[in-house]
Amino acid sequence: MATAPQEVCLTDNLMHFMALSDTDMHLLAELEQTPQPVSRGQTLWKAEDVPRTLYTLRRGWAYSMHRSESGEGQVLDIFLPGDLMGIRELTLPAHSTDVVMLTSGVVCPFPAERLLDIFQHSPSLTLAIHAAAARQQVIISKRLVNILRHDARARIAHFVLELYYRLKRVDESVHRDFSVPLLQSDFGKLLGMTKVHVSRTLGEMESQGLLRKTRKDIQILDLERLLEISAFDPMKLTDQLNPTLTAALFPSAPT
Amino acid sequence: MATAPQEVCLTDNLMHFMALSDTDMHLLAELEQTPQPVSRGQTLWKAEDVPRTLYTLRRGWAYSMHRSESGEGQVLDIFLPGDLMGIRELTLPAHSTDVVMLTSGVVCPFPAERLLDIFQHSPSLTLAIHAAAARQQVIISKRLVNILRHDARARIAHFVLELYYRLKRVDESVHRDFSVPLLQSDFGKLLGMTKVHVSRTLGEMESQGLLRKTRKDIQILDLERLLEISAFDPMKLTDQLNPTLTAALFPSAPT
DNA sequence: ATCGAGAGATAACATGGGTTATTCAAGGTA
DNA sequence: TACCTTGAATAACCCATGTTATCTCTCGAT
Repeated sequence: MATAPQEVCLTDNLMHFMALSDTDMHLLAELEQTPQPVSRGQTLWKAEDVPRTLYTLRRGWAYSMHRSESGEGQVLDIFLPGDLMGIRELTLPAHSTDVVMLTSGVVCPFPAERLLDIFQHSPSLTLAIHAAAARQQVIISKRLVNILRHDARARIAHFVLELYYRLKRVDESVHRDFSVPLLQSDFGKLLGMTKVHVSRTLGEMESQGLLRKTRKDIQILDLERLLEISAFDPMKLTDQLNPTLTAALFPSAPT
Repeated sequence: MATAPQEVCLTDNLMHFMALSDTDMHLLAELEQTPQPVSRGQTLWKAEDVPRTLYTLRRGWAYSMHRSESGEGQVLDIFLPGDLMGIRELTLPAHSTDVVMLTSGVVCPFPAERLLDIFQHSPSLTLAIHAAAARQQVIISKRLVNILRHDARARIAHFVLELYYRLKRVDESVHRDFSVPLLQSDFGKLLGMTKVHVSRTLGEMESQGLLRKTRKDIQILDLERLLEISAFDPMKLTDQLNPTLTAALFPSAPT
């Protein structure tokens, strides 16, 4: 077990799928000039707020949740270190979810207008940010497809693999036993089932030798079978940019 | 009944939430220079294809669907006239869904690199395109939240309202009785239920005076109650741009 | 008109997951 | 240490939805 959660910045994230020029790195670094510690449970924004500030998440986990009048809420996003938070709602007149820290951590807030500067000064960085936003959407779309077609066990398998591969992407040291600050009830809010059924299903999955979730972490016991029952697509490919665009962006560079 | 589906172009769509300069309109018009008729059932792209071409949909409906080895597929997007198709996967190395015409119609294909030109020449249009992409994602996120928390009846209510408001946005003439080229099985693939249960539930909803779906169209019988049971958010607000950004973009203009 | 294929309706039955309640375990606090 | 709060496990029961199988209707093709 034991992941060493060193800090991850947005640059680390974007560099995964795109080469950045020095100018671009400099522009990005400006966004992350004001790291700010945040505590577990702290709210970064609430539904109905006008989006004014974007955040990069350097350390810790956060989630976004849609709260319904009828009491309970549904979780939409899980944000991990390196993620850019708020890009989806940047152009909307109001947020529709609350965003709350799941752990203590460090975020870098910056004003939304700053992105307009980037749009003006760097087409390649514009593309990189669009690519980051698209990848967040892909995660949600895959979760939707997964939920549309699978039962409780496969939903959990899929989501655990989502976390595993996303974490490994930004932190090579992540092991098959990794720390996860999510409760069973959070799983329920993410996957559309009650916490009672999450508990039942986790028990079943452990007895089947698939995975083990404790209060603080998750152990993947049988990666092969989890991939199989969830039909998870490891999306290694997602870490590459569309080659057509690469060619257009860097006409001189080799493919 | 009787909607008169005149053609809708991307400009009509983007203008809904953002003022466009003459230069911007000119750039957009260039994208739509090559209208091309397409027939019902025609495939625009398939999963695994490398994204090279984007399409604007000027007339007709299309859908994107994730096909699983195990036979059936799940529908992710419904595209309506005025929509930009392919923006989500623009930066990805491969498509993950098929896109197929639900009706005959007209599309305007243009090469993906063309968007890079736009990123270079017009920050405001860049923002508009980002806004359009974000709005498509909002639609999917709302559908996910809806599916996470609601039963079959509310899922159908929510989806019908989604269609109703999206259609009305681009075509004022849309009435509470509007044409919908979707089968009951399509509803199932969109909402995560079997066509048998869709049929049962539609029957129930008709007998409750909520709505009536025939082979070709849908009649909304009780808008109020549909809004209530689905907790649908009419997202009129979505047609406005974030005022913070508007102020930054057009510092001289009045709010 | 006739025919056939695909869409929708319906019914009987099976089951996954929701509901409610209770007990148990763990961690934080005085 | 003892206490208290919160999360997890478990059980009994019930209902919404899935499954399978006909049957009927509509519409397009000949």
